Amino acid sequence: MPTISDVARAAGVSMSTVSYVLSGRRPISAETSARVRAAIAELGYHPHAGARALASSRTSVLALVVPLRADVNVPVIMQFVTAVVTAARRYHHDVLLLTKDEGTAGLERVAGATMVDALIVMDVEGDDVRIPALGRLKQPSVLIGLPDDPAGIACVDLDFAATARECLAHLAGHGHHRVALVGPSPSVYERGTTYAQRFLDGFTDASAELGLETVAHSCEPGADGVRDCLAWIDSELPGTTALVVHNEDALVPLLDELRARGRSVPGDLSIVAVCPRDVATSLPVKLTSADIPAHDVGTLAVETAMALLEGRKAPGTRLLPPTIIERDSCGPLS
Amino acid sequence: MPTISDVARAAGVSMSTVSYVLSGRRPISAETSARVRAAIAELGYHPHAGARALASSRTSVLALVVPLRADVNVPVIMQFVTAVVTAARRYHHDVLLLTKDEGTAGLERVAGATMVDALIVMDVEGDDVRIPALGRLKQPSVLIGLPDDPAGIACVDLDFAATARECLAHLAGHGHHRVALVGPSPSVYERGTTYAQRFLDGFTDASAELGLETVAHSCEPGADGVRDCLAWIDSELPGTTALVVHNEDALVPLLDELRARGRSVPGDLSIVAVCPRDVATSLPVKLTSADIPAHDVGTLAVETAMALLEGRKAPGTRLLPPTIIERDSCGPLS
DNA sequence: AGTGATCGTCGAAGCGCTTCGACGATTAGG
DNA sequence: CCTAATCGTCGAAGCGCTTCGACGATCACT
Repeated sequence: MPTISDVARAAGVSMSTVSYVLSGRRPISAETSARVRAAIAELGYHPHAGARALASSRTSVLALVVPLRADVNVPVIMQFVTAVVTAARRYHHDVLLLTKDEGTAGLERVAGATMVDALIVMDVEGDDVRIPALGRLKQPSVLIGLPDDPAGIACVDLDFAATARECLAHLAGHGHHRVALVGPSPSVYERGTTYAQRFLDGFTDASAELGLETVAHSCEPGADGVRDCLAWIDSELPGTTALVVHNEDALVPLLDELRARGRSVPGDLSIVAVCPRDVATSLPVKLTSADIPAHDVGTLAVETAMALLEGRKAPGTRLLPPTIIERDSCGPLS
Repeated sequence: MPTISDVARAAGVSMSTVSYVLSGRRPISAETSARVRAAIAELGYHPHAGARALASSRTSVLALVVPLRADVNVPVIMQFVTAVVTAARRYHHDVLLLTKDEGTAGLERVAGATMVDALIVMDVEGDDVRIPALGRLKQPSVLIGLPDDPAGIACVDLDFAATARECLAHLAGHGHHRVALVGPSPSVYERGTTYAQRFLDGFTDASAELGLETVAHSCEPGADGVRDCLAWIDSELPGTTALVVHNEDALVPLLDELRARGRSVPGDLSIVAVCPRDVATSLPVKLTSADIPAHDVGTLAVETAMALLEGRKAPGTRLLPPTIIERDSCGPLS
C-alpha cells in the first residue's frame, strides 16, 4: 500500500502539499494539483482511514443504531437503513451499524473509541435511557422518532399527529362522519415508542375539531386480531363508514375479512391506510394512504447530522408534513 | 478524552504496560494489571480506534455488503444483517454497512483505506464482477451465496440442491409422485444469483432419482402470477398432488387462491414451502417448510471471516444442510 | 520603487497507540 | 553457587496523516 509520502515523492512535492490537494484546505496551483492527482491514480493510493482519523479527529463514519426486535416493521427499517447509507455516501461518509440491544454501552463504545463522527438512533422511546447517554458524548446525534424530552438532541420524524388529522380530513371530505381507527397492536403502545400515541392523539383532537364521531382500538396481529377489532368497532360505533388503519400487518387480513363478509371497499367502507407506498399499492385494493416517508426521514437525519458536524444549525425537532396519496379505497358516503 | 498515557500515569506504569494489559500479548503481574484496570475504569478510558488501527493495522471492523434491490426478500436480508452484527460483536468487531450499488468501488474504497479487517458480501451472482476485485484486496472476504467460480474466496450458503431433494423426499415419503415446483419469479433466475438455479437443479435430479413425475415453473409476483402458474401446472401435469413452493411472496396469494377454488391443504394438495420459520408459521395453514437459516448462515460467515483473519482455515465452500420442519401442510396421498 | 497582501509550498510537530529490543529480577537446572 | 532461561516492565521507534507556522514569490496599490 502506497503512503502519502510515496505520492509526494512521485509527484515531486511535499507530503503536506499532497494533503492539501486532497482536502482543499489551502490553495494549490493547477499544475501541482494535476501532478499530484496523476501520482495518486498511478500508485492507486488510498489515504489510511486510521491515520487520518488520528491526525484530524474526524472519521467520516456515522453510527446508525437499528432495532432488531421482530415485532417492528422490518421492511420499513430497511428503508431507513438504505436511505441513511445512501445519503451518508453523498457526504463521503460510511455507516457503522449498531443494534439497539447493545444499549447505552454500544453508543459509549463507538463514541469513546472515536470510531464515528455522529450517531443516528432509530426507534427511540418516550423516556429512552439512551438519551442522557447521547448527551454525554462528544459527538452530535440525531434521533429518528420523538421522545418525551429530547434534552437538546436533534429529532427527525414524520408528523404523526398531523398525519392522523389529514386522514380524518380526507375522509370527512368524502362525507364520512363515523370513523374508526384500527391502531397498532397493544405491544406497540406498551413499549414506549411514541409515534402510535402521537397518531392517536392527533386522531382524537382532529375528530373533535371536525365534529366527527370516532372510536379507536388497537389491533392484535393476525386474522383473529382483525376480527376482534372489527367486532369491537361494530359494537362501539355501529354504522361506521370509514376506517383509518395505522397497522401494516393488519391490512391483508383486514381486506380478507371484509371480502369474506361481503363488504366492499370503498363501496361499503372507505379506508385510509398509514403505510409505505409499496405496501399500499401491492394489495388487492389499491389503498388511499398516508405515506410513511422512511426514505425522506432517513435522508433528513443524515443531513441534520452533517449540519451539526459543520456547526451550522442548532439541534431541534423537525417533523415532516404528511402526504395523503389518493388511490381506490375511499369513496363518498353511500 | 483520556489517553493511554493518562492511564499509565494514573496507574504508575509505562504506556506499554497499559497496552499489554489490554491486549494480553505479554504477561503482566496480577497487581499491576489490577491497578491499570482500576485506572482505566476511573478515567473512563477508551482506546482510540484510529490510533490503534494505525499502529497495529487491525481495525476490529468487518464490512458487510447488502443488496438494496427491492425485488429481494427484505426480511431475510435483515435476518442476515442482524446475525452478522450480533456474531461480529461476539468477536469484538463492529460492522460497516455497504450497499451493493457501490459495486467494486465500494469494496476497494473501504479495503484500500484500511477501514476493515475483512469483508462479507451478500447476494453474489454467478459471475459476479466483484469477485476478482475481492481477490485483489489485502483483506480476506467471505461470500454469502455461491458463484460459478469462487476463485479461492470462502463461500457460505444453504445447500439449495440438497434442500430441493429433501422437499421431494419428504413428499415422496407421504406417497406423492406428481409434484410441481412453484419457483421464484423469472427476474430471480435472470439476475445471476445462483440459488434459484441450484434449487431447480436439485429438484430435477432428485425427481429422477426418486422416480417422480414433476414439473417446475417460475411464478410472477401477485395473485395473477399465482393463477397463471397454477394454470400452467394444471395443464402440464394434471393430477398434481403436491407443491414445492420456493417463492415467499407467492405463499399468501397461493393459499388464498386455493381456498377460493375450494382445494384444501393438505387434504387435496400438500405443500412444502422454502422460507424462514416465521413466515411458515404466520400463514392460515402452518406450512411444512424447508428452513432458510439466515441466522446460521450469517453467523457462519462471521466465524469464517474470523478464522481467516487468524490464519487458521483455508478458504473453501461451506453449504449448510437443509432442515425440513413438519407442520400442517403435508398429508398422505388421498 | 516600496509596502503590504496574497499565493503556493515546505518542514516539522504531533495525533494515540503497538511492538520490539533491552534489562533487572527471579527462578530452575546442573 | 553459577549460568541460563523466564518473567515483568520500560523506553523508544514508528504507523500515515493533518495542520500550523514560516517563507519566498508574485501581485496590487500608492
